[in-house]
Amino acid sequence: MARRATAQDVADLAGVSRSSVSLVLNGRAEGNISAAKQVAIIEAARQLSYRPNALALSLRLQRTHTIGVLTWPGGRGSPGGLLHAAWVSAAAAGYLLLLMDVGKDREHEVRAVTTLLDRQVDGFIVVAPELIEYRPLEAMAGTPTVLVNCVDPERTVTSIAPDEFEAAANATRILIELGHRRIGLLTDDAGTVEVRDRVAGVHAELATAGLPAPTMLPARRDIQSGASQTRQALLSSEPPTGLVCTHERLALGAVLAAAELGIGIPTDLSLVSLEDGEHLAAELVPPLTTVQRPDRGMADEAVRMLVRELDGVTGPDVRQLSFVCPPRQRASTGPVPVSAPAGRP
Amino acid sequence: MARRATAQDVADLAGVSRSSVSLVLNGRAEGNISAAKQVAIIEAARQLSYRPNALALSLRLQRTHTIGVLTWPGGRGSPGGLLHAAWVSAAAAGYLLLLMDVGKDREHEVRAVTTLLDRQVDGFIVVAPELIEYRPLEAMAGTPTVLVNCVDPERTVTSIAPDEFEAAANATRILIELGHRRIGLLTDDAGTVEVRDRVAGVHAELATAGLPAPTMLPARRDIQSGASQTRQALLSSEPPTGLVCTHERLALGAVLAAAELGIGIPTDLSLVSLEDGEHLAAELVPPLTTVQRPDRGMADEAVRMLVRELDGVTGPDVRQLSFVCPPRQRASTGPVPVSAPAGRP
DNA sequence: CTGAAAGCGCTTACAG
DNA sequence: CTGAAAGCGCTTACAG
Repeated sequence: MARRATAQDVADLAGVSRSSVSLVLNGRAEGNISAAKQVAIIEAARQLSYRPNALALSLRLQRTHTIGVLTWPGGRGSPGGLLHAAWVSAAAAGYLLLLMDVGKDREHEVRAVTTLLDRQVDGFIVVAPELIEYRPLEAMAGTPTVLVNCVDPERTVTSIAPDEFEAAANATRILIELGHRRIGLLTDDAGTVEVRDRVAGVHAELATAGLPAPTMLPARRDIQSGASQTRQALLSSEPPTGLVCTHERLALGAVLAAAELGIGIPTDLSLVSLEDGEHLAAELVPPLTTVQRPDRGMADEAVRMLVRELDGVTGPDVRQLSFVCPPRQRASTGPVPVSAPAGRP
Repeated sequence: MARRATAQDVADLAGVSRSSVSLVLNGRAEGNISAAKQVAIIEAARQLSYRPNALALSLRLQRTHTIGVLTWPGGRGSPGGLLHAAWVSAAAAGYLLLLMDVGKDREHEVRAVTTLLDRQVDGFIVVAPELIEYRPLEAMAGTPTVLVNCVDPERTVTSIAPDEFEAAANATRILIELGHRRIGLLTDDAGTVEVRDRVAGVHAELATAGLPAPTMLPARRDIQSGASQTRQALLSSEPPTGLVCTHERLALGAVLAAAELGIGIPTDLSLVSLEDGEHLAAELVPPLTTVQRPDRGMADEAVRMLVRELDGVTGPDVRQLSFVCPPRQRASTGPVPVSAPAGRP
């Protein structure tokens, strides 16, 4: 491993001083360095494959072009897609991500932030696998921060999150417009804001349409639980003709249960799911009609806002951005079956 | 945002020189600094919440304690689990990961490596979402490197990969020992080493047992394709009683197809899948018997080997490590159904 | 037009 | 026992 060439090496080879090398390589040669020397320097740099040491640069310029990312593995919905999107936008803006995979407990988080601060990150992005409330640590206070898929209840920092309420309402509307009246809500039973907003959205949309509240099918966020709740509902005296699922895994469980019972989708049962980054819905049999989470858009915007502040384009302006979740028609929804058992008990 | 305190600030507050601060804070005070000054320094550091600037440290010590990670989003099987495991081990060893999400094409990769080298990473880890052949770039040559879930055909660098052949053989053996004779192989039709090794493993195990080659069900690596291939096989005149699936999504497709057709698992059909980090198999209905990919173990070992070399404990020793994939009995496998149609055409 | 100097924040010999 | 100096690799005023 040949030692990396330094600016000094280039200067020596070109027969000039380090300062000249720096000026030329940074495009500030005009009216400062003679044409001949410029050529010599550029040639020497090329020959030595010179690249500036980013560490030294960061120390000198007091900017690392590094964004510290705080994230944690999801209960299920992993932040994978969001993280990838964030990485792409950051890289495009000349920033790298230093990832800290903090666990559930708060102590690790303090340590992670401290480590990141020691490394002089320019800013923070917090990426949650599912929408939650998140209070930034005190230690982050002096450093520009953007939250993604989580919100600060105190609103002291900028956050970017999907409009879960509207997403759920959109999903519900799809069923309503198709004529469905008996609608089930297969939902994660966790008490997070995410679930709360989604449930509220479904209820609100139904109420607006003058329809009764949905049949609640509370489940743990896993396939089996989704299947068993759906099975039970489908076997009841008055089964739903339309089902809203709050998470992809639950929807998968529902599909499984329907298949077992010989209940056709969408012929006998229409199904809409919210997407949570698991990339299951689009591939299912049949492909599921969903409301999508705009991962790319959210991550893009987060990086854009942060970088804008870091580059001094704007001062700090704290706001709470709500992203719309677009519906995505696929094959799991259709009109209410004429044969639908309409009997009342 | 109060400026971070530097060693100079601590020295000033304690009324000593920067050198003394450094010595005391690095535990080299013995016989060098008087007890009184030690106390003063420690107290001053505490009071100012002093933490050394990692950038300056890295520049001075010529070690960044940073590992550059090259990865890319999987076709399907994401490297998520491997990455998380690697992060945990690295953090435990005092290293941070600088992640580069290189895309499919090689040009981005060169850029990623260059950027990482500019940032003076101490070493590289390459994490592939699925087992492939990977040739390290020339630029990486001088820097310690470990490959995870990929192998260098030239064997110039250490690699850690699952033994896919054995994994597939293990999966097959489970079915054989249960008495299955008509075995199907639902496989990704990609031409990667991963698929090749798995197919070979199944064939070899069957041959060893004196059984005929498996019925091949080639599919694209998605749920739908898995379902349709399985449906077709199940509807054939001589359907398999046991099915080996090379990927979780395919297995999910198979489960879906079986459910549709009213074919019970494991009563009518036994199913074994290889796991690829999607975390679907364990949750399915029924939970699938699988052969697991030892993500934790591989990532651990990769970091351990790399750090050992970086810390100078061992010289560079290049080897190709093959990890065993342990079988995991769950509920999708059982004895051959007595009612199995045994007719020959 | 060009080079010497200062300084980003640290540690490690090296004088005293 | 303690402080001044050198140096990691860079850039940016500042003399000449």
